[in-house]
Amino acid sequence: MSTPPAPNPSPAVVTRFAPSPTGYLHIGGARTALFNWLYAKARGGKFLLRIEDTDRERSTEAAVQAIFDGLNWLGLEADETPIFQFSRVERHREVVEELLQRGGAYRDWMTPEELQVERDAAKAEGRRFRSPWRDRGPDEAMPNRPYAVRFKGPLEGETLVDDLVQGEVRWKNKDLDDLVIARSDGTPTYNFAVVVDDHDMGVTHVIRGDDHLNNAARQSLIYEALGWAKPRFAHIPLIHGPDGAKLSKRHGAQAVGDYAEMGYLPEAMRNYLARLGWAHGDDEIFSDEQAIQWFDIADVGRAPARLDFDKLAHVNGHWMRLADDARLAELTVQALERKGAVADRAETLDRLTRAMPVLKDRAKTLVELADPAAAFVLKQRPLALDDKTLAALDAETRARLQRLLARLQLFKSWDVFALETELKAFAGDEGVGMGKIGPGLRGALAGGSPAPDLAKTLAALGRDESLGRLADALSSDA
RNA sequence: GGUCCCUUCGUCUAUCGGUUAGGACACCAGAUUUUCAAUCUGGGAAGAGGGGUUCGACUCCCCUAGGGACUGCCA
Repeated sequence: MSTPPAPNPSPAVVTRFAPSPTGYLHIGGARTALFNWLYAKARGGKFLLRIEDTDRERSTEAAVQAIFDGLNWLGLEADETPIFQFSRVERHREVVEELLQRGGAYRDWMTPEELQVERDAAKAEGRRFRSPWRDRGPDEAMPNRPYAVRFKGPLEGETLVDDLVQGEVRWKNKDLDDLVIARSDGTPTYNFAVVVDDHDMGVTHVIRGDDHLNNAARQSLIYEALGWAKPRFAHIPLIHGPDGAKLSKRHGAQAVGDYAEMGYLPEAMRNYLARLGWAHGDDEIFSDEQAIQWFDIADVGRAPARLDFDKLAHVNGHWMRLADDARLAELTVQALERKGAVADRAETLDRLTRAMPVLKDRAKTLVELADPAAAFVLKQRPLALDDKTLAALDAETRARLQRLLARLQLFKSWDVFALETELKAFAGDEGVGMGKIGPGLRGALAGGSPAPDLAKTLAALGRDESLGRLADALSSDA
């Protein structure tokens, strides 16, 4: 028998993110963590982290670190020290005993072979598998032989999960199996440990992937058998790849670390990920503060969303333009360093910082910023001039640029606006259009690399470097 | 096979019975132009199919089709 979830006795919201440390932090998991974090913040509650490491075979130290690193990068910090599930096995065993005593569970001595046979038979008959030990008396127990403990679920009635995202979902209890809650080695299984831990941690809202929706029914039954108040459940859809299939290796980037490496900013990832499957009217670009103010788990959609890298890049571009120049310069140096493209760190940082106001409008990711956008800034004098530039630098143009050089050497204010005015004035004095000046000057300053408007390029390079490059080009052989 | 979930432009979504079905990304065109971007303006683009309910369905119900999850002594 199931009753609707009891109203929460405690008004304070407690959410948790509970990944198992068997690999990197998946981008889908990151979004789950984000929703938990947002909901907790939105309600003035707490966001907790629990590492589900009860599978000793597959859990690794490196994976634990990857989860911490990923969440840290994303800026999703837990409000309390993370809990390792395995450290709570004693407590889990204790609750298993309690459930056994309450008659809510039973010992099962089936061998793997027997299990296989029974399960196949049940499947063939279209019914749920039930262990024969469910109905055997204590006199049939097999002392000195290891046993698993199974939950003794009701055979009749139905279980209702009033999900915050999926709505009311019902199961007939006869369709729910008696899941193993303790393995024959005494360790607890996931579905049981989760219930005990969520209860003990005071979790009020379980927000997780909808691959757990079926588990919610079984967990719900366990809560009832234990006489515990249930949390509210919210099962959010999984993220799919651009082709609509479940995110997998062939889609490439799955780990949040991949996104950091691709040059996305954490604030952009939060914005994009929040918007994936959730909306607040027509708002597309929003700050953390706005997201927290607007977020409600009930507004999350029920259909799986596909990852769209174009849109991610667009959102990232917005946040790059808003980001601090020194920070972007530092991150760009790091991106360059990963490619082994930094000789003099201090100088590179210095050049990038000065050019950043101009550069950041031109790139959508840090990687783009590092490579095409900033390439002209990082070149060393004297620049190698490409054929196109050489062709533009005919005798007439050289003479003209020589006059420009002389004029700029006397020019005081080296900011974009003033430089732009000065260039136009020069063109006017020369009695020619910018078309007669641009190509040669651009080539001299950028050496054939793509670069911004001329005034911006001059500003980005700085006075000394600009004049030096121009002088270099004019003294080069034709 | 069984149980459960999902289905609005190519993509992310708004709409919560009455709208010319809105926005964003992407795309196309134009503007700008000294390169490449960026930016601005405009444009094309959607309710899976079939039944109901209703004066009126994208919105509610049913069926079908198509996706997906689970069906472990994994989590």
